[in-house]
Amino acid sequence: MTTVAIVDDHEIARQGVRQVLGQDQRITVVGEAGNSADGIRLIAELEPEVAIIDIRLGGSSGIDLCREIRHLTQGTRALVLTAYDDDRYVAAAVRQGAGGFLLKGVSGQELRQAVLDVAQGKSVFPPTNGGPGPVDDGLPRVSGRGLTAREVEVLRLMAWGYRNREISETLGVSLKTVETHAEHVFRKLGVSNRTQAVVAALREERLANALTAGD
Amino acid sequence: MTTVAIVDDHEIARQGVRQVLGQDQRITVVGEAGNSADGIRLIAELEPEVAIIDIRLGGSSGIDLCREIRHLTQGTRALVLTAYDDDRYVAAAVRQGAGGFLLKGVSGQELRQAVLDVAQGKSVFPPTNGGPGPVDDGLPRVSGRGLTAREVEVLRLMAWGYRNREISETLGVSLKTVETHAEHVFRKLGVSNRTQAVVAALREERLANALTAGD
DNA sequence: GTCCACCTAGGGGAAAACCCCTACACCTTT
DNA sequence: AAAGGTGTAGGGGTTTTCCCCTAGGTGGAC
Repeated sequence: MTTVAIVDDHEIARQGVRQVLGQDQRITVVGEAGNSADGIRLIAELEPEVAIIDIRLGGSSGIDLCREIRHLTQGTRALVLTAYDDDRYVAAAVRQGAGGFLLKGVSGQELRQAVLDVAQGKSVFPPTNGGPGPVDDGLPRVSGRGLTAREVEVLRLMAWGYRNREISETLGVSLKTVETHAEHVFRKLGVSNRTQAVVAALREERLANALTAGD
Repeated sequence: MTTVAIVDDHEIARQGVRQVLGQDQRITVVGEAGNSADGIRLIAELEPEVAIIDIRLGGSSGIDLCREIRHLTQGTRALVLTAYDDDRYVAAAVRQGAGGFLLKGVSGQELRQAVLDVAQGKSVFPPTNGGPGPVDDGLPRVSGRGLTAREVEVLRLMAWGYRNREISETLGVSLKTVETHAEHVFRKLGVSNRTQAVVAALREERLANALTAGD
């Protein structure tokens, strides 16, 4: 019997997932949560085999929750289920240790199979997302899943709308150095331009505090 | 007994709605469809009292379906249920004769009540949607002069990290047109690049919702 | 000591963004 | 009819970003 927890801020979505999973006798939904904090408590307590997580959790990010889960329990694997058809999220999810990534447009059958697969240790990343290359190869725990201090600093200044020249003057380094940091940030976040990087960072609340603070 | 049809291209969403509505004895789901064409046939045949319709129906628009419904039957009223918190959708839905507009973030209770209300001829448009004023109040410098509908649209796509070329393809206009809109956005917001514009817009609650609405 | 991550910095080229300009076809309002 | 706002589109230029390289210095880890 595969145990599952559902974390989604939409009651309707939770009900839908619960209903779909209920159609397979091998799957039991042991709990559900509507936000990140409840999700953490739920998963820590019940340690389900699979945690189905929406990327958007009413302000906070399901991606962050993936990371929390990895630090929280041994047995629980995250299955990101979201409406965002975006490779950037796939990349981010993989880096945070997710075991799978599905769009909400999947069929019930696909979802059920994905849950069973993830519970067995398989990784589920449909070819429509990410493709075979960058997603499921060595990345998981090898390379830097986080940004370095300097990279975060550059990203924060990006989020203020600074251009690279201004960032370099602020930090007292050369333009080329900032460009290098920026490249690394983009690559680590799985994005292709600074606006995506800033939005991704804001969404993951990595920069939310820095932005609202009087810095 | 209130009869309901569900039109949504996501099976999971349909299951969720079905489940939520099933908790009220006064409501019966008489059918569901995964696309616009099936939805039309379904509604023409069964003439449910309420048709719950997602705005995005895999290519076609739920708004169009609202119009079809009005021409198709007498008794059926449309209840638009979507993740897009966008005044333009509300306005479009109203114009096409929808009886209600709800975000997918609503509680099951709210959804059930909305279905019953719409079936009784009431209109359900929560105050969180349809409020006046575009990107108008909230921040001191950013607001003031309002953006046009098209400019907001461009800004929203910017906030998704789209480049101008991608925006032009999405909107079906030329690159030059997008550049023009972008210039106007920057000038109106008092910023000098797209990252500043996006960050400023994100701090306006309205656009933040549009951004995170992804279903 | 060696390895590795990090910060630094540059070369170079392609692409994109930025910012001025004009222009015209629609609208609605006056 | 005239005026103003909006959406469309192009010309033409500068600036900035993006993305591929290489590479030296440092400090911690094995």
